[in-house]
Amino acid sequence: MAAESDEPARRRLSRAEAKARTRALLLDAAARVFARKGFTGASVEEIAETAGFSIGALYSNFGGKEALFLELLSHRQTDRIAEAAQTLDRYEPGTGEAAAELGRLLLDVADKDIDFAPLQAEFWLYAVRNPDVLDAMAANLRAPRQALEGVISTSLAQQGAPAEVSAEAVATVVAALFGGLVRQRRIDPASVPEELFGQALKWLFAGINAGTTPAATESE
Amino acid sequence: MAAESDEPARRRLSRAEAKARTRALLLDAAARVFARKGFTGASVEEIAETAGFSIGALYSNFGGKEALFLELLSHRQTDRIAEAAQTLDRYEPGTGEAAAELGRLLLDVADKDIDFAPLQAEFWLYAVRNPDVLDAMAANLRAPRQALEGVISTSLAQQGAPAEVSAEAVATVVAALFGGLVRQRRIDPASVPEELFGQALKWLFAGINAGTTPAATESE
DNA sequence: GTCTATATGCCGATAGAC
DNA sequence: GTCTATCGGCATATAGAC
Repeated sequence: MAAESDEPARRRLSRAEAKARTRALLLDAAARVFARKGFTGASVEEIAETAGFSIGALYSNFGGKEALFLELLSHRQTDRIAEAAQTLDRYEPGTGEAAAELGRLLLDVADKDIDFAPLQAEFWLYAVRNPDVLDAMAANLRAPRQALEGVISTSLAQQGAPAEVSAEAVATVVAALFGGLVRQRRIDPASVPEELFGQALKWLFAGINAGTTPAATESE
Repeated sequence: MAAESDEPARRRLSRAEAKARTRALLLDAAARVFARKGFTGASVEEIAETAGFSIGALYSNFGGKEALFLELLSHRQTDRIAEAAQTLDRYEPGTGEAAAELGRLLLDVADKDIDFAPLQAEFWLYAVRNPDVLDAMAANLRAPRQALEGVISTSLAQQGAPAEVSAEAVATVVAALFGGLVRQRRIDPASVPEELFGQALKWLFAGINAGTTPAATESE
């Protein structure tokens, strides 16, 4: 009673802050449960319990299971690709330092953040099966991809790469390779050693700078 | 009655052949439904109906939904990676012909065989979530990967690549890139043009042959 | 705003007819 | 060997107490 009327927005939590906290906890729990059980396999009961709330609280804060999932898909695309972009920005692509850092990042995503890749796969499957959200998914992937494109673009210029090499194309290749290697490492870790991602990027950038194209007939 | 006792195994279908045909039809239907609805989302009723049979026929031929799925996961891994290996075997990697053929293959898998990538994603998710089948999944991926490794190995030797370049590593990179690009194309087709896969392989092989490594300090 | 209790529907699996 | 009918269980979503 005492701390109710004289402290308008601080002192413990305001009602709005409490609600925001509940929402955040539910979103965290949802991310974990969706990653572990899949969208269809996850139950709202387990999500609510994991967050420490009841089913009623979930429905009070979100429209339902699908709304919760779509909120994650749209606003929780932290995408570790952005981290790769930052790493490539700090170190020069094609160097040993960048390769070592990217290897660390790959292991981090594949081995430590065990919910990341499965949740991403769930997002992808949902988008492929529901054309309505396909655009949202594409938009979410575009942001980190452009960050990657930016650092690659300046790097290509510095290294004197042929002008017709598109930074967007290289960024797409790097991102696809990253995702593919993360997934392969989850299935067969021995086949994807720590250095592989960095090594592949060394090859890639060396090949780009090696000339317009190895078969110099007139391919493009 | 007439065609029963005097034609032991031909004339229409024998009982064993009929059963084999039912199994095959159920497996085909299961692959489609699992790809479109996911493992949890798919119902045995829809699978049976898609195949043109009843729920009872499904249970008579398979242990249940999970057994059906695991049979697909283990024996239906046609894996288009093997096709990529064949293509690289016919044409020289790094050439324009190989690049064109691989571009065609990528579009074929991504655009035409619309159930392939989602089903593969379902397999991957199931394996990641069920450690018991993780080994089976790894084994299935290993076969086509080794086919790819074989053609890459001879190709590297012909092109005079540094001896310390591991064909297994290159094969893993190629396979991961292929899978990653297929997925990206399903989300944002414009970002993955037909030539991209072949172009990336040209860069990759050019980089491998460019020397031990661009940063020739003493990285490996 | 959060909880408990419940209504309604669907799914996997089985039993028994043919 | 295949089909129809059904049982038991669990999930989503809601209604009403606090």
